[in-house]
Amino acid sequence: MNLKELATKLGLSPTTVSRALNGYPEVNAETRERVMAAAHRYNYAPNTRAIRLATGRALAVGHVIPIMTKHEIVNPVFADFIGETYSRQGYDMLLSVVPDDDEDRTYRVLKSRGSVDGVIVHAPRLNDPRIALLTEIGLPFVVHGRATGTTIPYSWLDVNNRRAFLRATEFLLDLGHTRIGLINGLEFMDFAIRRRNGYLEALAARAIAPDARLMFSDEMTEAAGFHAASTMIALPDPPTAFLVASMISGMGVRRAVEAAGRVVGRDISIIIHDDDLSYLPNGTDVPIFTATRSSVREAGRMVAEMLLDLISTPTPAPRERLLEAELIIGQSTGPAPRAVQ
Amino acid sequence: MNLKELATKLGLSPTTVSRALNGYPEVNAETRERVMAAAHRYNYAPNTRAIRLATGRALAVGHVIPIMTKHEIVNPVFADFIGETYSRQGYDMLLSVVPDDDEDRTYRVLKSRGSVDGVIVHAPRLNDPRIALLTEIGLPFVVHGRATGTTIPYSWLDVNNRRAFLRATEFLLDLGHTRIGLINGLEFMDFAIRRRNGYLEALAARAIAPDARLMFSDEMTEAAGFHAASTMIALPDPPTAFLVASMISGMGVRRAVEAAGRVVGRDISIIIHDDDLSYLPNGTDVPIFTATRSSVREAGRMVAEMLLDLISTPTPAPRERLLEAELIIGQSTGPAPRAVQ
DNA sequence: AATCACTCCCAAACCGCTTTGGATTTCCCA
DNA sequence: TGGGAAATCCAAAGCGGTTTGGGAGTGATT
Repeated sequence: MNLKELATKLGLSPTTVSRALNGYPEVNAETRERVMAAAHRYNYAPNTRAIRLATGRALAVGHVIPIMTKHEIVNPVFADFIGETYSRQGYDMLLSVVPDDDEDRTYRVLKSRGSVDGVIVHAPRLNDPRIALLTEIGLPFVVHGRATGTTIPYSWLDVNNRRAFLRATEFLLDLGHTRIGLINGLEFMDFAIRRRNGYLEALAARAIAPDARLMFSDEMTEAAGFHAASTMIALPDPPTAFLVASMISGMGVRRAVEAAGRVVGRDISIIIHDDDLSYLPNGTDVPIFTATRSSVREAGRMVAEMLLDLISTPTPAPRERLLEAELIIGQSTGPAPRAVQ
Repeated sequence: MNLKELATKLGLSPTTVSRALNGYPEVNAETRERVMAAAHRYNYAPNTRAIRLATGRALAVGHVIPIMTKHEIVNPVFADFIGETYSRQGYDMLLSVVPDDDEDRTYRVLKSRGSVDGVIVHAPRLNDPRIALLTEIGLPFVVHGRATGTTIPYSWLDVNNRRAFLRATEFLLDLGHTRIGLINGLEFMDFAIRRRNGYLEALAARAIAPDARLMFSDEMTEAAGFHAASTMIALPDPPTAFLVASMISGMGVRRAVEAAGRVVGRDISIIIHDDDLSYLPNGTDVPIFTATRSSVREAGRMVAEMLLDLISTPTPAPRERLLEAELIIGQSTGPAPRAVQ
């Protein structure tokens, strides 16, 4: 059943039926009722392909998931990212996974084929070239995160990663820890840079000199967390606490602590960053790890709304939004052990 | 730059240009060259919206990620699922996350609006109603997994979960373990049912009676794994080995073992199922966990190909494909301890 | 009664491509 | 040398909606 058939059945022109269904004012209320009823009765659903062509809009937003050619790891956070925000407004969500050396082409094609009305930029890096590119080709976008080093204005939503790790470090310092290991994500990722800055800032505020041997940067996997923590624990002057970039790394860190015969939360404290992913909950009742927490799900909803807003506004001014992370106390932290101190 | 403009610039009709670009035979080789060159030079990319409308194809496949209203957990495996299979053939990948009580409508709308040419069915359940629905509305689909209880023929690709867990159980039995705890996923999920069957079959073959207290079924989270393992370890006659549904649950199980002051691989063995997700590698050089392994990435690629094949074939016969899991020996298993035996 | 402003509806153009049904030219062979 | 096949190309008709530019009817205003 298409528009024309429905119109014929109603004895109306396609024009009127289209207007009736789309809420235009120049149609009699009574007629509109009739049309609506018939549409419902015949189970009429407009063909999206036709709408897209006629309106020149794609009614879709793209999520381009970069995959680092060097580190073949897919960032899975977007799995929780997809809400009903899009579908509620009639938008589709398009996914493409692209090697980072081919991003340029991907975005250009997305634009010139008219596949999407806008994109979400995931996993921004230091001086991320995508921001200039997208601005240049005129494809609306919102960055989930920020890109240090970029000068052009752009829309973004980010967690205050610096302050989150600043607070976490302060919390550990307050507990008496002075040797705190940082097990960070890859430090060409923007969030990782900011987290390190927060960590360093907190140390500096207490006049504690940073120790390069206590700062690791790697993929956020269990094995990498294990390796980093094991290495640091083996130092002559090992840390009494770890600040860890993710839930999964944190599990590796815990394994390292236990493998060394130490007890988490008593001998060695751990704070992780928790994205509050649905499939990776930090405990059910009481948190397993003390954590800086910020819901990716929430952020995803907001970013999606920002983008749709940007797309529908004729002259979009960049929108910016900084979320604060909570500091959640769990079972993995405690006062610095006397003996070590 | 669109087709018409390009045609004008070349002094040709849109018809010819279209045919030249799409490889139709009724165009002079020389002309084709010229057209190709010009298309490249002017950076021409055909408007997908127009193609879709003209051809009546959506050039897109849908992935509907069910979200259980009772358990709000998004299955993140599809993150690794998305390959270049689609883009190579000019297809887009559409994602929708849908509460399971609204699936019916979602698929119907997908069909009637013509948003997709086919769908991948994720996370099939016992007697999954989606298979009958999709067959009825005539939307091509391939199931990633299988749905026990369904009688109509349909296309699927699955891992031999039964045999994987059968072999894993046998392996533990061979090591002398006789009390083996099963920490399974939710048992309305098809794969979980099959895994339990494999486990039971192996026990039966050695005339070991299953013990209900050694069989848990829950969400595959760290906390659930921890809880299940802790409970079993506290039994008067605790298991000496665990068979665990996932990497993440496995981490919870390990935490439980260590919290009980036992050593993994010496006092208590653990075998997990490893989907070989890029963001959740089971160690780097040597596997952390002994595991039944089967790459979701690989499976995803194959399922995608099956679906595209199904879409392009006029009279599709159901395709079926069963993959075997490898049994990977890692550091988490060892002979059953004498004392307990 | 003529003018004007609304209200409500429609015909037709358009979005940018594919595809059908020729038309024209060239080639080959009887 | 004429006629049919083959090779090339084109005009025009869709695909299924939206949107522009009226047109007819109704009431109120002058």
